[in-house]
Amino acid sequence: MTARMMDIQRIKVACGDCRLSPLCLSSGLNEEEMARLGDLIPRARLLQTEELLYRQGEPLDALYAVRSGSLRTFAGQGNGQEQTLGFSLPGDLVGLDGLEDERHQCSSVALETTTLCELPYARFRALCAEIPSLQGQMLHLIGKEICAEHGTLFLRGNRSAEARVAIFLLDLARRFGVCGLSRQEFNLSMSRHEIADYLGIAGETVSRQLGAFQRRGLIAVQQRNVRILDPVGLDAVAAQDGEAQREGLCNGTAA
Amino acid sequence: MTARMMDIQRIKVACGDCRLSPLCLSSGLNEEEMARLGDLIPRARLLQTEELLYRQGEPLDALYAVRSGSLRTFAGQGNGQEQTLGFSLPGDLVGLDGLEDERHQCSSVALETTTLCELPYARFRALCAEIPSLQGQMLHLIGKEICAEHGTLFLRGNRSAEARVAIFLLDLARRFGVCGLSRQEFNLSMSRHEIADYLGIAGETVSRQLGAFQRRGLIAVQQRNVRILDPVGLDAVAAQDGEAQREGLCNGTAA
DNA sequence: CGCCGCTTTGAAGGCCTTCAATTGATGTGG
DNA sequence: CCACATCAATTGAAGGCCTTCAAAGCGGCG
Repeated sequence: MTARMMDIQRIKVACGDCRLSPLCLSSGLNEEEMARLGDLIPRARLLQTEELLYRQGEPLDALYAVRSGSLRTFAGQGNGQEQTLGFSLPGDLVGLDGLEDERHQCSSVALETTTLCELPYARFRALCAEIPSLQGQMLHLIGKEICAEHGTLFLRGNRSAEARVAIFLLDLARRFGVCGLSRQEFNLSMSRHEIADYLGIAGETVSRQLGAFQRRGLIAVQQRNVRILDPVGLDAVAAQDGEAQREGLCNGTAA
Repeated sequence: MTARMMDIQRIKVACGDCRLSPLCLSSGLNEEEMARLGDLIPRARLLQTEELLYRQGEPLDALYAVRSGSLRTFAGQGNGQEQTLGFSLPGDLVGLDGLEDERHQCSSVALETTTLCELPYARFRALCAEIPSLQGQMLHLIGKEICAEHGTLFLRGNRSAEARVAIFLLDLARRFGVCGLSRQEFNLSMSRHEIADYLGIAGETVSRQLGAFQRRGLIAVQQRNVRILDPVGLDAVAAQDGEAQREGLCNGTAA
Protein backbone atom coordinates (compact mmCIF):
# COMPACT_ATOMS: atom_id res chain seq x y z
CA MET A 1 0.00 0.00 0.00
CA THR A 2 1.21 3.47 -0.76
CA ALA A 3 -0.08 4.88 2.47
CA ARG A 4 0.87 8.46 1.80
CA MET A 5 -0.69 11.50 3.39
CA MET A 6 -3.33 11.98 0.77
CA ASP A 7 -4.55 8.47 1.29
CA ILE A 8 -4.64 8.81 5.02
CA GLN A 9 -6.71 11.93 4.65
CA ARG A 10 -9.34 10.01 2.76
CA ILE A 11 -9.79 7.17 5.17
CA LYS A 12 -13.47 6.62 5.74
CA VAL A 13 -14.73 7.51 9.16
CA ALA A 14 -16.80 5.03 11.12
CA CYS A 15 -17.97 6.32 14.47
CA GLY A 16 -18.81 2.82 15.62
CA ASP A 17 -15.16 1.83 15.42
CA CYS A 18 -13.84 4.97 17.07
CA ARG A 19 -12.36 4.52 20.49
CA LEU A 20 -13.54 8.00 21.44
CA SER A 21 -17.11 7.42 20.39
CA PRO A 22 -18.53 7.43 23.93
CA LEU A 23 -17.01 10.87 24.51
CA CYS A 24 -17.92 12.25 21.15
CA LEU A 25 -20.94 13.21 19.11
CA SER A 26 -21.99 9.66 18.38
CA SER A 27 -22.56 8.89 22.04
CA GLY A 28 -26.09 7.65 22.55
CA LEU A 29 -26.79 7.13 18.88
CA ASN A 30 -28.04 3.86 17.46
CA GLU A 31 -26.23 2.13 14.62
CA GLU A 32 -28.26 3.65 11.86
CA GLU A 33 -27.85 7.15 13.24
CA MET A 34 -24.15 6.58 13.72
CA ALA A 35 -23.85 5.55 10.11
CA ARG A 36 -25.61 8.71 8.99
CA LEU A 37 -23.24 10.79 11.07
CA GLY A 38 -20.30 8.90 9.60
CA ASP A 39 -21.57 9.56 6.10
CA LEU A 40 -21.40 13.25 6.87
CA ILE A 41 -17.69 13.19 7.52
CA PRO A 42 -15.86 13.29 4.23
CA ARG A 43 -12.53 12.27 5.63
CA ALA A 44 -10.35 12.17 8.70
CA ARG A 45 -8.37 15.33 8.45
CA LEU A 46 -4.65 15.10 9.16
CA LEU A 47 -2.61 18.03 10.40
CA GLN A 48 1.12 18.18 10.87
CA THR A 49 2.79 20.13 13.67
CA GLU A 50 2.25 23.87 13.34
CA GLU A 51 -0.27 23.41 10.56
CA LEU A 52 -3.31 25.66 10.89
CA LEU A 53 -6.75 24.11 11.08
CA TYR A 54 -8.37 27.45 10.39
CA ARG A 55 -7.42 31.05 10.56
CA GLN A 56 -9.15 34.01 12.13
CA GLY A 57 -11.48 35.62 9.63
CA GLU A 58 -12.11 32.55 7.52
CA PRO A 59 -15.71 31.44 7.05
CA LEU A 60 -16.94 28.63 9.23
CA ASP A 61 -17.11 25.67 6.88
CA ALA A 62 -17.02 22.93 9.44
CA LEU A 63 -16.78 22.00 13.07
CA TYR A 64 -14.10 19.53 14.07
CA ALA A 65 -13.86 16.73 16.58
CA VAL A 66 -10.34 15.93 17.72
CA ARG A 67 -9.43 12.24 17.27
CA SER A 68 -5.79 12.35 18.27
CA GLY A 69 -3.14 14.94 18.93
CA SER A 70 -3.78 18.45 20.18
CA LEU A 71 -4.41 21.99 19.06
CA ARG A 72 -3.92 25.47 20.35
CA THR A 73 -6.57 28.11 19.78
CA PHE A 74 -5.46 31.71 19.81
CA ALA A 75 -6.59 35.20 18.94
CA GLY A 76 -4.50 37.82 17.19
CA GLN A 77 -3.65 36.52 13.79
CA GLY A 78 0.06 36.64 14.37
CA ASN A 79 0.36 40.32 13.57
CA GLY A 80 2.04 40.96 16.83
CA GLN A 81 0.94 39.66 20.17
CA GLU A 82 -1.05 36.49 20.30
CA GLN A 83 -3.28 35.36 23.07
CA THR A 84 -3.67 31.67 23.63
CA LEU A 85 -7.26 30.88 24.52
CA GLY A 86 -7.07 27.16 25.08
CA PHE A 87 -5.80 23.76 24.12
CA SER A 88 -7.93 21.06 22.53
CA LEU A 89 -7.48 17.38 23.23
CA PRO A 90 -9.07 14.22 21.80
CA GLY A 91 -12.82 14.28 22.26
CA ASP A 92 -13.04 18.06 22.14
CA LEU A 93 -15.10 19.97 19.64
CA VAL A 94 -13.17 22.69 17.81
CA GLY A 95 -14.34 25.65 15.80
CA LEU A 96 -17.17 26.92 17.96
CA ASP A 97 -15.72 30.42 17.81
CA GLY A 98 -17.18 30.57 14.33
CA LEU A 99 -20.77 30.10 15.44
CA GLU A 100 -21.47 33.74 16.13
CA ASP A 101 -21.38 34.93 12.56
CA GLU A 102 -20.22 31.87 10.67
CA ARG A 103 -16.73 33.27 10.47
CA HIS A 104 -13.85 32.19 12.67
CA GLN A 105 -12.90 34.66 15.38
CA CYS A 106 -9.76 32.79 16.36
CA SER A 107 -7.14 30.63 14.77
CA SER A 108 -6.36 27.05 15.61
CA VAL A 109 -3.04 25.33 15.09
CA ALA A 110 -1.88 21.76 15.57
CA LEU A 111 0.68 21.29 18.33
CA GLU A 112 1.67 17.88 17.02
CA THR A 113 0.50 15.44 14.39
CA THR A 114 -3.24 15.61 14.81
CA THR A 115 -6.26 13.91 13.29
CA LEU A 116 -9.77 15.31 13.29
CA CYS A 117 -13.24 14.51 12.07
CA GLU A 118 -14.55 17.30 9.90
CA LEU A 119 -18.26 18.06 10.21
CA PRO A 120 -19.52 20.25 7.36
CA TYR A 121 -21.46 22.86 9.28
CA ALA A 122 -24.67 23.17 7.26
CA ARG A 123 -25.16 19.45 6.80
CA PHE A 124 -24.27 18.78 10.40
CA ARG A 125 -26.88 21.24 11.58
CA ALA A 126 -29.48 19.63 9.38
CA LEU A 127 -28.66 16.23 10.80
CA CYS A 128 -28.91 17.56 14.34
CA ALA A 129 -32.42 18.71 13.56
CA GLU A 130 -33.29 15.21 12.40
CA ILE A 131 -31.66 13.21 15.19
CA PRO A 132 -32.62 14.50 18.63
CA SER A 133 -29.90 12.65 20.49
CA LEU A 134 -27.31 14.06 18.11
CA GLN A 135 -28.57 17.54 18.85
CA GLY A 136 -28.26 16.64 22.51
CA GLN A 137 -24.69 15.49 22.12
CA MET A 138 -23.80 18.61 20.18
CA LEU A 139 -25.19 20.76 22.95
CA HIS A 140 -23.42 18.61 25.50
CA LEU A 141 -20.09 19.15 23.77
CA ILE A 142 -20.76 22.85 23.34
CA GLY A 143 -21.48 22.98 27.04
CA LYS A 144 -18.22 21.21 27.69
CA GLU A 145 -16.41 23.87 25.72
CA ILE A 146 -18.14 26.65 27.60
CA CYS A 147 -17.33 25.07 30.94
CA ALA A 148 -13.75 24.57 29.85
CA GLU A 149 -13.52 28.26 29.18
CA HIS A 150 -15.06 29.01 32.54
CA GLY A 151 -12.30 26.90 33.97
CA THR A 152 -9.72 28.94 32.14
CA LEU A 153 -11.36 32.10 33.39
CA PHE A 154 -11.26 30.71 36.88
CA LEU A 155 -7.60 29.93 36.43
CA ARG A 156 -6.70 33.43 35.43
CA GLY A 157 -8.73 35.11 38.10
CA ASN A 158 -6.44 36.55 40.72
CA ARG A 159 -4.52 33.38 41.33
CA SER A 160 -0.79 33.08 42.03
CA ALA A 161 1.55 31.78 39.38
CA GLU A 162 2.15 28.74 41.55
CA ALA A 163 -1.55 27.89 41.67
CA ARG A 164 -1.98 28.47 37.96
CA VAL A 165 0.72 26.04 36.98
CA ALA A 166 -0.58 23.45 39.43
CA ILE A 167 -4.15 23.79 38.16
CA PHE A 168 -2.89 23.57 34.61
CA LEU A 169 -1.05 20.32 35.23
CA LEU A 170 -3.93 18.76 37.13
CA ASP A 171 -6.43 19.72 34.50
CA LEU A 172 -4.28 18.36 31.74
CA ALA A 173 -3.87 15.14 33.67
CA ARG A 174 -7.61 14.86 34.18
CA ARG A 175 -8.32 15.43 30.54
CA PHE A 176 -5.73 12.93 29.42
CA GLY A 177 -7.31 10.49 31.80
CA VAL A 178 -10.77 11.04 30.35
CA CYS A 179 -9.61 10.22 26.86
CA GLY A 180 -7.88 7.06 27.91
CA LEU A 181 -4.31 8.20 28.38
CA SER A 182 -2.26 8.16 31.53
CA ARG A 183 -3.20 10.60 34.21
CA GLN A 184 0.17 10.24 35.92
CA GLU A 185 2.58 10.69 33.06
CA PHE A 186 2.21 12.56 29.82
CA ASN A 187 4.01 14.69 27.32
CA LEU A 188 3.27 18.35 26.96
CA SER A 189 2.64 19.14 23.33
CA MET A 190 2.96 22.85 23.95
CA SER A 191 6.03 24.94 24.65
CA ARG A 192 6.72 26.70 27.92
CA HIS A 193 5.93 29.95 26.24
CA GLU A 194 2.57 28.67 25.05
CA ILE A 195 1.75 27.44 28.53
CA ALA A 196 2.75 30.79 29.94
CA ASP A 197 0.65 32.69 27.45
CA TYR A 198 -2.31 30.50 28.26
CA LEU A 199 -1.85 30.94 31.99
CA GLY A 200 -1.35 34.66 31.69
CA ILE A 201 2.13 34.67 33.18
CA ALA A 202 5.70 34.93 31.85
CA GLY A 203 7.51 31.95 30.36
CA GLU A 204 10.29 32.21 32.88
CA THR A 205 7.77 31.96 35.67
CA VAL A 206 6.47 28.67 34.30
CA SER A 207 10.00 27.31 34.27
CA ARG A 208 10.60 28.42 37.81
CA GLN A 209 7.36 26.96 39.11
CA LEU A 210 7.94 23.64 37.40
CA GLY A 211 11.41 23.61 38.89
CA ALA A 212 10.03 24.38 42.32
CA PHE A 213 7.42 21.62 42.07
CA GLN A 214 10.12 19.19 41.10
CA ARG A 215 12.33 20.19 44.02
CA ARG A 216 9.36 19.70 46.33
CA GLY A 217 8.82 16.22 44.93
CA LEU A 218 5.39 17.01 43.53
CA ILE A 219 6.28 16.24 39.94
CA ALA A 220 9.14 15.06 37.78
CA VAL A 221 9.79 17.05 34.63
CA GLN A 222 12.20 16.28 31.87
CA GLN A 223 11.79 18.42 28.83
CA ARG A 224 8.20 18.03 27.86
CA ASN A 225 7.64 14.84 29.78
CA VAL A 226 5.78 15.26 33.04
CA ARG A 227 5.12 12.76 35.77
CA ILE A 228 2.82 13.70 38.59
CA LEU A 229 4.26 12.18 41.74
CA ASP A 230 2.00 13.69 44.37
CA PRO A 231 -1.44 14.57 43.03
CA VAL A 232 -2.77 15.37 46.47
CA GLY A 233 0.06 17.72 47.25
CA LEU A 234 -0.33 19.36 43.89
CA ASP A 235 -4.00 19.75 44.51
CA ALA A 236 -3.26 21.53 47.74
CA VAL A 237 -1.03 23.93 45.88
CA ALA A 238 -3.76 24.46 43.31
CA ALA A 239 -6.33 25.23 45.99
CA GLN A 240 -3.88 27.51 47.75
CA ASP A 241 -5.21 30.32 49.93
CA GLY A 242 -8.56 28.88 50.86
CA GLU A 243 -9.81 25.34 50.88
CA ALA A 244 -13.15 25.95 49.19
CA GLN A 245 -11.49 27.36 46.16
CA ARG A 246 -11.48 24.67 43.57
CA GLU A 247 -15.17 24.02 44.08
CA GLY A 248 -16.28 26.67 41.70
CA LEU A 249 -14.88 25.00 38.62
CA CYS A 250 -16.99 23.63 35.87
CA ASN A 251 -15.76 20.10 36.29
CA GLY A 252 -12.25 21.13 35.70
CA THR A 253 -10.20 23.80 34.18
CA ALA A 254 -9.69 24.08 30.49
CA ALA A 255 -6.16 23.66 29.42
CA MET B 1 -55.21 47.31 37.32
CA THR B 2 -53.49 45.77 40.29
CA ALA B 3 -50.20 45.53 38.51
CA ARG B 4 -48.39 43.66 41.23
CA MET B 5 -45.35 41.47 40.84
CA MET B 6 -47.25 38.28 40.29
CA ASP B 7 -49.14 39.83 37.47
CA ILE B 8 -46.04 41.20 35.84
CA GLN B 9 -44.51 37.78 35.96
CA ARG B 10 -47.37 36.38 33.99
CA ILE B 11 -47.39 38.88 31.19
CA LYS B 12 -47.57 37.04 27.92
CA VAL B 13 -44.48 37.27 25.80
CA ALA B 14 -44.76 38.32 22.19
CA CYS B 15 -41.45 38.32 20.36
CA GLY B 16 -42.90 40.43 17.58
CA ASP B 17 -43.43 43.30 19.99
CA CYS B 18 -40.06 42.99 21.67
CA ARG B 19 -37.63 45.78 21.01
CA LEU B 20 -34.74 43.32 21.26
CA SER B 21 -36.17 40.90 18.77
CA PRO B 22 -33.58 41.59 16.07
CA LEU B 23 -30.81 40.73 18.55
CA CYS B 24 -32.55 37.77 20.04
CA LEU B 25 -33.70 34.31 19.13
CA SER B 26 -36.62 35.45 17.06
CA SER B 27 -34.38 37.23 14.57
CA GLY B 28 -35.06 35.94 11.08
CA LEU B 29 -38.25 34.11 12.04
CA ASN B 30 -41.52 34.66 10.24
CA GLU B 31 -44.67 35.60 12.13
CA GLU B 32 -45.93 32.09 12.58
CA GLU B 33 -42.57 30.85 13.85
CA MET B 34 -42.31 33.82 16.17
CA ALA B 35 -45.71 32.98 17.58
CA ARG B 36 -44.64 29.41 18.23
CA LEU B 37 -41.55 30.63 20.01
CA GLY B 38 -43.66 33.01 22.05
CA ASP B 39 -45.97 30.18 23.01
CA LEU B 40 -42.99 28.40 24.49
CA ILE B 41 -42.26 31.14 26.96
CA PRO B 42 -44.58 30.75 29.92
CA ARG B 43 -43.88 34.18 31.33
CA ALA B 44 -41.46 37.04 31.51
CA ARG B 45 -39.46 36.28 34.57
CA LEU B 46 -38.78 39.15 36.94
CA LEU B 47 -35.80 39.23 39.25
CA GLN B 48 -35.06 41.79 41.93
CA THR B 49 -31.56 42.95 42.79
CA GLU B 50 -29.42 40.17 44.26
CA GLU B 51 -32.03 37.56 43.43
CA LEU B 52 -30.55 34.37 41.99
CA LEU B 53 -31.67 33.16 38.58
CA TYR B 54 -30.14 29.76 39.22
CA ARG B 55 -27.61 28.27 41.52
CA GLN B 56 -24.64 26.06 40.84
CA GLY B 57 -25.66 22.42 40.94
CA GLU B 58 -29.30 22.93 40.05
CA PRO B 59 -30.65 21.06 37.04
CA LEU B 60 -30.91 22.97 33.79
CA ASP B 61 -34.60 23.61 33.41
CA ALA B 62 -34.44 26.49 31.03
CA LEU B 63 -32.26 28.87 29.11
CA TYR B 64 -32.91 32.57 29.54
CA ALA B 65 -32.80 35.58 27.27
CA VAL B 66 -32.19 38.87 29.05
CA ARG B 67 -34.83 41.48 28.24
CA SER B 68 -33.73 44.24 30.58
CA GLY B 69 -31.36 44.67 33.48
CA SER B 70 -28.18 42.70 34.01
CA LEU B 71 -26.80 39.61 35.69
CA ARG B 72 -23.54 38.41 37.07
CA THR B 73 -22.44 34.81 36.52
CA PHE B 74 -20.02 33.34 39.00
CA ALA B 75 -18.50 30.08 40.15
CA GLY B 76 -18.00 29.00 43.73
CA GLN B 77 -21.38 28.80 45.38
CA GLY B 78 -20.56 31.37 47.99
CA ASN B 79 -18.78 28.90 50.24
CA GLY B 80 -15.74 31.09 50.26
CA GLN B 81 -14.15 32.74 47.32
CA GLU B 82 -16.23 33.48 44.28
CA GLN B 83 -15.00 34.01 40.80
CA THR B 84 -17.00 36.26 38.55
CA LEU B 85 -17.11 34.83 35.06
CA GLY B 86 -19.06 37.47 33.24
CA PHE B 87 -21.90 39.94 33.10
CA SER B 88 -25.02 39.48 30.98
CA LEU B 89 -26.83 42.34 29.32
CA PRO B 90 -30.08 42.58 27.34
CA GLY B 91 -29.97 40.34 24.30
CA ASP B 92 -27.64 37.83 25.93
CA LEU B 93 -28.47 34.19 26.41
CA VAL B 94 -27.95 32.95 29.96
CA GLY B 95 -27.64 29.46 31.37
CA LEU B 96 -25.40 27.85 28.80
CA ASP B 97 -23.13 26.58 31.56
CA GLY B 98 -25.79 23.95 32.14
CA LEU B 99 -25.51 22.43 28.69
CA GLU B 100 -22.68 20.07 29.50
CA ASP B 101 -24.62 17.77 31.76
CA GLU B 102 -27.94 19.52 32.13
CA ARG B 103 -26.93 20.83 35.52
CA HIS B 104 -25.73 24.35 36.17
CA GLN B 105 -22.02 24.70 36.77
CA CYS B 106 -22.25 28.32 37.84
CA SER B 107 -24.67 30.61 39.56
CA SER B 108 -26.27 33.69 38.12
CA VAL B 109 -27.53 36.65 40.10
CA ALA B 110 -29.39 39.80 39.11
CA LEU B 111 -27.41 43.01 39.56
CA GLU B 112 -30.54 45.14 39.35
CA THR B 113 -34.22 44.67 38.58
CA THR B 114 -34.07 42.34 35.63
CA THR B 115 -36.55 40.73 33.27
CA LEU B 116 -35.91 37.60 31.25
CA CYS B 117 -37.62 35.27 28.82
CA GLU B 118 -37.57 31.75 30.12
CA LEU B 119 -37.11 29.01 27.52
CA PRO B 120 -37.92 25.56 28.90
CA TYR B 121 -34.94 23.59 27.72
CA ALA B 122 -36.50 20.41 26.36
CA ARG B 123 -39.30 22.14 24.52
CA PHE B 124 -36.95 24.77 23.20
CA ARG B 125 -34.64 22.11 21.80
CA ALA B 126 -37.55 20.42 20.12
CA LEU B 127 -38.63 23.67 18.53
CA CYS B 128 -35.09 24.32 17.30
CA ALA B 129 -35.19 20.99 15.52
CA GLU B 130 -38.40 22.03 13.81
CA ILE B 131 -37.47 25.56 12.84
CA PRO B 132 -34.08 25.72 11.10
CA SER B 133 -33.66 29.46 11.46
CA LEU B 134 -34.37 29.20 15.18
CA GLN B 135 -31.65 26.60 15.46
CA GLY B 136 -29.42 29.00 13.58
CA GLN B 137 -30.19 31.85 15.96
CA MET B 138 -29.60 29.64 18.95
CA LEU B 139 -26.19 28.68 17.60
CA HIS B 140 -25.51 32.30 16.77
CA LEU B 141 -26.23 33.35 20.34
CA ILE B 142 -24.21 30.46 21.72
CA GLY B 143 -21.37 31.61 19.50
CA LYS B 144 -21.78 35.10 20.87
CA GLU B 145 -21.39 33.74 24.37
CA ILE B 146 -18.30 31.79 23.45
CA CYS B 147 -16.74 34.80 21.80
CA ALA B 148 -17.62 36.93 24.78
CA GLU B 149 -15.71 34.51 26.95
CA HIS B 150 -12.80 34.58 24.56
CA GLY B 151 -12.87 38.32 25.02
CA THR B 152 -12.73 37.90 28.77
CA LEU B 153 -9.88 35.48 28.39
CA PHE B 154 -8.11 37.98 26.21
CA LEU B 155 -8.69 40.61 28.82
CA ARG B 156 -7.10 38.61 31.58
CA GLY B 157 -4.14 37.51 29.56
CA ASN B 158 -1.05 39.30 30.75
CA ARG B 159 -2.51 42.75 30.48
CA SER B 160 -1.87 45.67 32.82
CA ALA B 161 -4.55 46.76 35.24
CA GLU B 162 -4.83 50.00 33.29
CA ALA B 163 -5.58 48.19 30.03
CA ARG B 164 -8.05 45.84 31.71
CA VAL B 165 -10.16 48.63 33.09
CA ALA B 166 -10.07 50.49 29.78
CA ILE B 167 -11.08 47.40 27.82
CA PHE B 168 -13.83 46.73 30.32
CA LEU B 169 -15.32 50.18 29.94
CA LEU B 170 -15.10 50.14 26.16
CA ASP B 171 -16.66 46.72 25.92
CA LEU B 172 -19.48 47.69 28.23
CA ALA B 173 -20.07 50.81 26.15
CA ARG B 174 -20.13 48.78 22.95
CA ARG B 175 -22.59 46.30 24.38
CA PHE B 176 -24.86 49.01 25.73
CA GLY B 177 -24.75 50.56 22.28
CA VAL B 178 -25.77 47.32 20.60
CA CYS B 179 -28.86 46.98 22.73
CA GLY B 180 -29.97 50.52 22.10
CA LEU B 181 -28.60 52.34 25.12
CA SER B 182 -26.09 55.13 25.18
CA ARG B 183 -22.55 54.25 24.33
CA GLN B 184 -21.24 57.44 25.93
CA GLU B 185 -22.92 57.42 29.29
CA PHE B 186 -24.22 54.57 31.36
CA ASN B 187 -24.60 53.27 34.87
CA LEU B 188 -22.56 50.39 36.15
CA SER B 189 -24.86 47.87 37.72
CA MET B 190 -21.97 46.09 39.38
CA SER B 191 -19.84 47.13 42.34
CA ARG B 192 -16.16 47.99 42.14
CA HIS B 193 -15.39 44.74 43.83
CA GLU B 194 -17.37 42.79 41.25
CA ILE B 195 -15.60 44.58 38.43
CA ALA B 196 -12.28 43.83 40.07
CA ASP B 197 -13.10 40.19 40.51
CA TYR B 198 -14.12 39.97 36.89
CA LEU B 199 -10.96 41.70 35.69
CA GLY B 200 -8.74 39.61 37.93
CA ILE B 201 -7.36 42.56 39.88
CA ALA B 202 -7.94 44.09 43.31
CA GLY B 203 -10.85 46.39 44.01
CA GLU B 204 -8.56 49.18 45.08
CA THR B 205 -6.80 48.99 41.76
CA VAL B 206 -10.06 49.52 39.91
CA SER B 207 -10.70 52.63 41.96
CA ARG B 208 -7.24 53.95 41.28
CA GLN B 209 -7.44 53.35 37.57
CA LEU B 210 -10.85 54.96 37.28
CA GLY B 211 -9.48 57.91 39.19
CA ALA B 212 -6.47 58.10 36.92
CA PHE B 213 -8.65 57.98 33.79
CA GLN B 214 -10.75 60.78 35.17
CA ARG B 215 -7.74 62.93 35.96
CA ARG B 216 -6.51 62.36 32.41
CA GLY B 217 -9.85 63.50 31.05
CA LEU B 218 -10.67 60.16 29.46
CA ILE B 219 -13.82 59.57 31.45
CA ALA B 220 -16.02 61.16 34.07
CA VAL B 221 -17.08 58.92 36.93
CA GLN B 222 -19.51 59.68 39.66
CA GLN B 223 -20.45 56.72 41.76
CA ARG B 224 -21.71 54.20 39.31
CA ASN B 225 -22.36 56.65 36.55
CA VAL B 226 -19.75 56.69 33.82
CA ARG B 227 -19.33 59.05 30.89
CA ILE B 228 -16.75 58.26 28.28
CA LEU B 229 -15.23 61.56 27.22
CA ASP B 230 -12.41 60.37 24.97
CA PRO B 231 -13.14 56.99 23.40
CA VAL B 232 -10.10 57.22 21.14
CA GLY B 233 -7.77 57.97 23.99
CA LEU B 234 -9.31 55.18 26.03
CA ASP B 235 -8.85 52.84 23.14
CA ALA B 236 -5.18 53.72 23.00
CA VAL B 237 -4.88 52.84 26.69
CA ALA B 238 -6.69 49.57 26.03
CA ALA B 239 -4.33 48.66 23.22
CA GLN B 240 -1.36 49.71 25.33
CA ASP B 241 2.06 48.17 24.71
CA GLY B 242 1.63 47.22 21.07
CA GLU B 243 -0.67 48.62 18.45
CA ALA B 244 -1.81 45.34 16.94
CA GLN B 245 -3.14 44.14 20.23
CA ARG B 246 -6.84 44.63 20.13
CA GLU B 247 -7.13 42.84 16.79
CA GLY B 248 -7.31 39.43 18.32
CA LEU B 249 -10.64 39.98 19.98
CA CYS B 250 -13.79 38.22 19.06
CA ASN B 251 -15.66 41.34 18.11
CA GLY B 252 -15.18 42.75 21.49
CA THR B 253 -14.46 41.76 24.97
CA ALA B 254 -17.04 40.26 27.19
CA ALA B 255 -17.85 42.28 30.19
C1' DC C 1 30.87 19.66 14.89
C1' DG C 2 28.73 23.87 15.41
C1' DC C 3 24.81 26.68 14.99
C1' DC C 4 20.22 27.93 16.64
C1' DG C 5 16.19 27.92 19.45
C1' DC C 6 14.08 26.64 23.66
C1' DT C 7 14.62 26.34 28.43
C1' DT C 8 16.63 27.34 32.63
C1' DT C 9 18.66 30.29 36.00
C1' DG C 10 20.00 34.75 38.04
C1' DA C 11 19.36 39.60 39.47
C1' DA C 12 17.01 44.05 39.54
C1' DG C 13 13.09 46.63 39.30
C1' DG C 14 8.19 47.71 38.85
C1' DC C 15 3.40 47.03 39.30
C1' DC C 16 -0.03 45.52 41.87
C1' DT C 17 -1.68 43.65 46.22
C1' DT C 18 -2.51 44.00 50.91
C1' DC C 19 -3.42 46.35 55.00
C1' DA C 20 -5.30 50.35 57.02
C1' DA C 21 -7.67 54.59 57.55
C1' DT C 22 -10.63 58.18 55.60
C1' DT C 23 -14.30 59.79 52.99
C1' DG C 24 -18.71 59.52 51.05
C1' DA C 25 -23.39 57.70 50.28
C1' DT C 26 -27.48 55.46 51.95
C1' DG C 27 -30.99 54.36 55.09
C1' DT C 28 -32.99 53.94 59.55
C1' DG C 29 -34.59 55.48 63.96
C1' DG C 30 -35.09 58.84 67.34
C1' DC D 1 -35.24 66.53 60.10
C1' DC D 2 -31.08 65.28 61.81
C1' DA D 3 -27.86 61.96 63.87
C1' DC D 4 -25.86 57.84 63.53
C1' DA D 5 -24.86 53.32 61.73
C1' DT D 6 -23.41 50.76 57.90
C1' DC D 7 -21.30 49.67 53.78
C1' DA D 8 -18.94 50.90 49.48
C1' DA D 9 -15.47 53.51 47.51
C1' DT D 10 -11.37 56.13 47.78
C1' DT D 11 -6.76 57.13 49.11
C1' DG D 12 -2.22 56.20 51.18
C1' DA D 13 1.94 53.41 52.32
C1' DA D 14 4.66 49.22 52.50
C1' DG D 15 5.86 45.01 50.80
C1' DG D 16 5.85 41.03 47.76
C1' DC D 17 5.41 38.60 43.61
C1' DC D 18 6.15 38.49 39.14
C1' DT D 19 8.11 40.59 35.04
C1' DT D 20 11.89 42.00 32.45
C1' DC D 21 16.46 41.87 30.97
C1' DA D 22 20.45 39.07 30.49
C1' DA D 23 23.32 35.12 30.15
C1' DA D 24 24.31 30.33 30.41
C1' DG D 25 22.72 25.30 29.52
C1' DC D 26 20.94 22.00 26.71
C1' DG D 27 19.07 19.53 22.50
C1' DG D 28 18.10 19.17 17.91
C1' DC D 29 19.41 19.42 13.26
C1' DG D 30 21.96 20.52 9.33
